[in-house]
Parts: sequence; structure tokens; C-alpha cells
Amino acid sequence: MENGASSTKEEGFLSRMALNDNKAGMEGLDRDKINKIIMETSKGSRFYENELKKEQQVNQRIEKMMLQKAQITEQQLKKAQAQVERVALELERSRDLTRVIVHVDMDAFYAAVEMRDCPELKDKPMAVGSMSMLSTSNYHARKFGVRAAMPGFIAKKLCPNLVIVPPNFDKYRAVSDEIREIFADYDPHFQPVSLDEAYLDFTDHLEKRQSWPESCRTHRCRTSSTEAVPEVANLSPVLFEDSPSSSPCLLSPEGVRASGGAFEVFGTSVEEAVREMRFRIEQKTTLTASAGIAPNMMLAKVCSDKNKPNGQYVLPSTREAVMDFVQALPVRKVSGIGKVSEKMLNALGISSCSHLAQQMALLSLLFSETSWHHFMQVSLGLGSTYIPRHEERKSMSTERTFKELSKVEEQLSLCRELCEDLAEDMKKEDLKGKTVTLKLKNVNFEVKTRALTLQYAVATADEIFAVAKDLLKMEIENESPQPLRLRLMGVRISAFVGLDDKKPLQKSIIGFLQPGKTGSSGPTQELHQKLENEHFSTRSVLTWHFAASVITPIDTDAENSSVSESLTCPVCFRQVETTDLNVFNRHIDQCLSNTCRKPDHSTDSDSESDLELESKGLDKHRGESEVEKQEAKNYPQEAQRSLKNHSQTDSSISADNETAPQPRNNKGSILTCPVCQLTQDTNDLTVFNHHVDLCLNQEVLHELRGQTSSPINTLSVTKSKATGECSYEFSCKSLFVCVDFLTFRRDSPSSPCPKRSKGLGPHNTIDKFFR
DNA sequence: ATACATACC
DNA sequence: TACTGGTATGTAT
Repeated sequence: MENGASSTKEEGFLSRMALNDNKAGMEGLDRDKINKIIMETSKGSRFYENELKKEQQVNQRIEKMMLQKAQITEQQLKKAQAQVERVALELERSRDLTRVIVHVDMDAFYAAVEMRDCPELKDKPMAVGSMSMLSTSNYHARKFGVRAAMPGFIAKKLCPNLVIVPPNFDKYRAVSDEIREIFADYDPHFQPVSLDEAYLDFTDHLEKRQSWPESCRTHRCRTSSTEAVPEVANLSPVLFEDSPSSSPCLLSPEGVRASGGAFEVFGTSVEEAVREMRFRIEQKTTLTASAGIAPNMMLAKVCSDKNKPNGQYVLPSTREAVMDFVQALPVRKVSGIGKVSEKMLNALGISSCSHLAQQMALLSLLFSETSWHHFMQVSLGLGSTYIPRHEERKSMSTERTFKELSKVEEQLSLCRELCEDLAEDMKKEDLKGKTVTLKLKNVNFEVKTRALTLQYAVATADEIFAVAKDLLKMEIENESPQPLRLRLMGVRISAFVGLDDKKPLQKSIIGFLQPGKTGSSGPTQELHQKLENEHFSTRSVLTWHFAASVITPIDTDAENSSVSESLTCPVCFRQVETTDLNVFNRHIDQCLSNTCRKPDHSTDSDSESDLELESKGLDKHRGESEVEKQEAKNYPQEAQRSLKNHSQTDSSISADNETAPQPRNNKGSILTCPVCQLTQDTNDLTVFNHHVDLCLNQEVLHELRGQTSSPINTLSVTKSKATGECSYEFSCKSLFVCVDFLTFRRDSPSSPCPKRSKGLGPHNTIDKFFR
């Protein structure tokens, strides 16, 4: 009668269900008692049973691993050891201790915001979330074992007086914006991890900071005491506020002194700079942050946890300090090593990073290359010293948990709803993707995903639903005559067009505009390095940083007159009646997408009939062709052609231009746009050139959109079009126009800073692209 | 390419 | 009563 679950309950429960006291604020509490309550509250639930099942899967994985381990011969190990040492040596050679990386993390962020805005909560144990799930708890509540990712009803058992506050994400986002403004003063290219967390590269800031006068390092306290300030109060404006770019010193020393009040002067060291940043965060938001300072991201992340809350920790940039630090580090503290990896490593007798180093040869035989390379880096205290710019998103999804849903019609209508929500989000970012994934979780918490990749990208609710509903129907069929008893459904879209398959040309443009750091170090940097070197010789690269992509009115001379209330769109060249740059940018986006994409055709797909399950066979093949039909309906021939490279079969494209991206203007020939690679149905060079301009503008603006935080400088558009010249000239001129849209700022202090892109002749810029 | 698992906040 | 939601990536097939 013993089923697998009940026989292994006793040994299986701990690692998955038990309290995770890994995080700050969890020291010295009664773990056993807490775990007992957690277990008692959970036992017997479907969730618990599923956790047991997963636990067993992990145990099996471990058993398999141990078997493998038992079969390893002395010889293999020797060989592995040699290999490991080679790699270690190579990694060691790449070690870079010259960067100063900071990881900042707000303390109990959501909870802290709620406490700030509701003093009642100050001295109570509280958490943000719901009875079903908590996202954060304050430090008071943590003493009871209440923590993030714990369901509220269990937390209540642990701490009956716990106050649970529903989340207010808009507010958190607003606070997040405030702290990010401060981050940007120390590293304009900082990388946000979440609303409350970011990585910053302080290296450049520190260099500049050395020559700053004291006045630039002086910051005013909001009140004389940094303690509890009621309400939102007038936050004293911080220095720098209005000069995110160039000179940070706004106030003269007299100004500082004249305004009176309490001041704090910060030094020029890293510690002081980071302390200053945290101070400013606290002055501005009444919330505290913790920070870790280290020579790479991996270490900085660990360090920020070290003196939490409201503290910071510096790991000196010496190999010795790093190695000492890492030896003592429990593997679980490392970002990327979670519950399961920890358990597997533990099974091998590995709990700290020193063990990790000792067992490397073994690990190289038991784990995949990516895994053991990661372990190796961790054990050597290596990590990324280059903070990559935020990557473009790779997927977008929406999912919802609900109480049991078993009726087919309800499942289908829910699916449609999700698709509508997703489509709405997609629209906001103007995305289209080719892969649709349906996610289902049944009442036993078993998760399934079903995906289908289309030939063309989709974006609208109808298009997505056309696919998702078939995936769903397929699952319903599979399960029948039993119904699907669902507790969650989700829809995801991925494989966006315009990321990979689009244009190496664009990459060159952006690569040129933003070559990034030139520091060489770490295997993780090799890729960046390689990419860079394709276009530049490493050290000689000027580090141009994009400043703003906003376009100013052409007629700036009318500044004082009453007529200056409009801006000229560089795409349609019409006046836009606004001075709001956001509005104006939206207009340009609109213009660009209107010109480069066919207008949407309203798709009245089978929305009604979709809600009935077709009882006939619904095999995958049929599903696909249905989807394709749907596709064809939604995207008329021409639009499909403009969507991507699947246009090869199009009869209007002559067979002889397969690989030649350059336009030719021979008599009677058809021109191919070097950007979108599509044949242009014209022989008119002016028309063709206009098309290329649009393409380029769209690409560059699309790429740069969202990369810049503070629009500062702008420039006017000069309409300098080439007509009747050779094809290369077109491209160059077009690129020049496109480059001319932008204003650059040179961050490198070694060279003068041209205010306008006029200083960037085509000789400096375009020539490089075409090499 | 698909499915599932792990990880992070 | 009640155990999330969003994104990325690794592993296995």
C-alpha cells in the first residue's frame, strides 16, 4: 500500500519545504519550530504532494550522479584534473581587478515603502502580498520566519499578528524611478535588476571624483537628524539633480553654505562614494539601501547582502582578498546556485566555495561544461567586470492562477482573455513574435507547456489566440474524456522578429555608437570583446555614448516668438503641434511604423466558434495549417512580404539578387534596400533613397529607444538627400542623415567634446561601417 | 524546435 | 480557502 510519496516523506520534505534562512534578517531564529509549523500547515495539500514529487526527481538526479561518480576511474580524474588546471590558469590570466562594481539593493523594498507611508506599520510585523503569497516582509516579521515567497496563510500561522498589505506596484515603480535617477549620477549605464536592485560600474565615477572639490561631495540632510521624518515632507533637492551629464557641481560653495542646515561631506574613496549614494537615496526616499563593492558583479552581489540592512561591504581589489572571501563563501550565496544545485553539490560534500575548488576535477566530469565552468569561475572569485547594457527582451508572457477551471468553454475564453492581455502588452513595445507557448498547471500543480513556432511573426490577440487555442484544444483532446482541471493558464510569445534575423548592419551602427567599455577581462567578456574587435581595434576606440535621440524643432530661431509651439517630424516633415517631446517622439514612432509597415487589417477571426471545441481530430498537422490560413487571412501578401526574409519565393524578386545587398542603379534593374534587404519597386533614386532613410531611421531609433534615460541635447534635421549618384553614395548619405539625427557626448575625458554631430564628418563615421 | 527544470526578484 | 507572475537560461530529447 505504500506509495512512493508516503514512504519518502520523512527524508524528502526538508530541502524544498523548509525555511530558507539564507537571506538577511534570518539569523538566530528557531528553525525547528518554524519548520514544524510550515510542515504541519502544508502537509497533505496538493501543493505539498507535488513538492514531494519534485523532490524525488531531484533525488533521482542525485542518485544518477552518484552512480556516475562511482564509475569514475583514477585515470579519468587525473586527466580531468589536468584539464581543470589548464582552464584555471587561463581564467586566472583573464582576472581583472581594475574595475569597481557596485551592487545596490533596497532593504525590504516593498515593505519599507509601505511602512514609510503608513507609520502605523512601523513597529508591527508586516508583509506585502496576499494570503496566498507574500513578496516581502519587514525585518520584524522575519524574526518569525516570515519571508518572501511564503504564502500569507502560512506566515499567519508563524506570526498571528502579521499585517499583510496588498502590493502597490505603481508606487514602487515611482520610488524606483527616484533611486534610478541617483544611480545614473554614478553610472549612466547602470543595469537595473529589478525595481529595487541594480549593478553599477563606479570606475569612471571614481576617477572623476578624485578631482572634485568638496562642494561636489557635500550633501544636505533633509532634517538635522536622519531619523524618522514624517510623511513625504519637502525633500531637500540633492546636488547634481539638474546636471546628469557634464559638470556635477551646481552649487557654488557659497550657495551650499548660504542655505544652512545640516550637511555631510563625503570623501573621494569608493566607500565614501557609495555611502554618499546611499545617503542620497535615503534623503530622497526615506528608504535605506545596502550595497556591495567588489571587482566584479558576482562578488558585488554577494557583498551587498553582507551588511544588510542599511550597510555596505567592500571587498578589496586584490587577488588575496578575493580568494579569502571566496573560500569561506557558502555556494548557496552565489547568484545562480539555487536550491537544487546546492543539494546536488552538498551530495558531493560541497557546501562552500573552497570545496568547490577542491572538487573541480570531479565536477568537470559530472556536470555540463557550462555548469562546471561557472563553478570554476565562482571558486576563483571571478565574474563579469563589464556590466552589459540591458538586453532586448526575448519573450513576453502573461499567466493567471485561479480556482479550478474544468469547463472547456471557460478555458477557451480565459485563453482568449490572456491573449488579449498579451497582445496589448506586445503593442506597447511594438513587438511581434513567431513562437507561441501555452502554459498549463493542473490542480495538482503539474505544469505543462506546449509551443508552436510559426513561419511569420504575430502580435494581435486574434493571431495569438489562433495558435494558443489550438494548443489548448490539443491538450483537452489528449486528456479526454477526462477534463483538464486547471489552476493556471499562461500564454507566452517569443522569437521576436527584428532581433536576430534583422540586420548585421544595424549592429554595426549601434556597435559604433556604443562600443562600451574597452577593458578586457574574464571569459564572459570575450564575446563582447570579439564583437567589438570586429569593428574596432580595442584600445583606440573612442567611447562615444549616446546622449539623446530626441529631435528638436528645425526653426529654433523662433525661440522667443509665439510661433515656436510646433516641432517638425523628420519622417513626414510635417509640423507637429506640440512641445512635449514625448508626444513628439510618439508621433515619429507612429510615422515610422506607418511607413514601414502596412496598416493593420481588422481580423474578424473565428472568435465565436473558437469557444466550442471541435470534436473532430485535432492533430498537430491540422492545427498548423489552420494557423497558417489564419495567418494568411490576417496578413495580406504585401504585408507578409514586408515582415521578413521569407519573401524569397515572391515572384517580384528577381533570382539574381540573392546575395547582393547593395542597390544597383543600372537601367531597368530593381533596387534592393541595403537595410531591410527588400526589393524596392522603383527605379526612381529619390524614392529609393527616401525608403533607405526611413529604414535606417526606424532601425536606429528602434534600437536606441529606451536606451537613454535623460534626453538632454537634441539637434535639428538637415534634409540633405543625394539624388542621382552611385549606390554607395546613397547608403553613405542615408547613414549620414541618420547619424545626424543624434547628438553625442564623448565620455572620454581625454578628448574634446563636440557638441553637435556636425563635428562627426562622414569620414569619421561612415567609412568605418563599410570597411 | 519543444518540453521541462532551475533560478532570480 | 489559500503556495504568484514575469523573464531568462540550462538540460534533455
